[in-house]
Amino acid sequence: MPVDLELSPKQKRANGAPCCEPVVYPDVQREEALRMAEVAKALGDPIRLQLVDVLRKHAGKVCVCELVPLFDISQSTLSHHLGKLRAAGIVDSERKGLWAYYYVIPDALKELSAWLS
Amino acid sequence: MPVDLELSPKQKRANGAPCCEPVVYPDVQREEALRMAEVAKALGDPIRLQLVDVLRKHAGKVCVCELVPLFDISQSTLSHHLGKLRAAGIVDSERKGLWAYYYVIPDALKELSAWLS
DNA sequence: GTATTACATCGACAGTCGTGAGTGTTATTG
DNA sequence: CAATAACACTCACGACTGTCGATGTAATAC
Repeated sequence: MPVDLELSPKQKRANGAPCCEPVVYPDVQREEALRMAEVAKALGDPIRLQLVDVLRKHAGKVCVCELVPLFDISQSTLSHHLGKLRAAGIVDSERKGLWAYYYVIPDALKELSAWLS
Repeated sequence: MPVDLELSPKQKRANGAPCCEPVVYPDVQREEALRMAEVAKALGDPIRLQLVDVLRKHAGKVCVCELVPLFDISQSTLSHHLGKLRAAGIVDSERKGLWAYYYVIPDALKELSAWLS
């Protein structure tokens, strides 16, 4: 489990001395982290993750009424999840008469995906 | 923005008729979705995302006291974030005397990364 | 021994989350 | 017109979140 540790032997710092100066910094800057964390947070619910999975493979071809029976939640809760995904910029929707068709916005997951790999 | 929609013209269902049967199902199963959502949720905070970014590139070489000044949060809050990452199975730590060294568990992000790409 | 460092944990706080029942809005059917 | 479908929105609920200060614990320095 542990990873190779090549540590310079450390010593407790003197009384009142400032703590060890940071020698490394994140490559990912704050704004970038904010954007990616927002996407990750939206994917941080199993139902929303499965919703994105369905929508990615059947973009614009599934109405909300077909999504409801896939999950053991009420229609209003599903609508809430779709709203969260839209607020995160992951999906958008189109109305056709009574029905609403959602689809994953192209490249919405691109930045996070690239960072993860 | 909208995606190509090739929809068979739908009709409102008759009174009392069951709603449209779902024709598609998520490829990602429930347990898989639970695991990936847990990882995504842990990455759903900008500070934790930057923490993982640092740890991925300097595994086992940075003690917690070097991480604290990188972020504008208290030491206890940083410890809390590291605990969350560990609970999600993303990182683990090793104690060396007074210091604690965290590292990203190999392949911890693999499943989510593969699904995203 | 005592003092101090590094880090984790506890307690508390306001804020957000996922959830469902109920309601509202709009479009279609009859 | 009235009735009903599909969907979004409002309200309320308990549960969880990120945050900090304070405290606890273990190791090092003196």
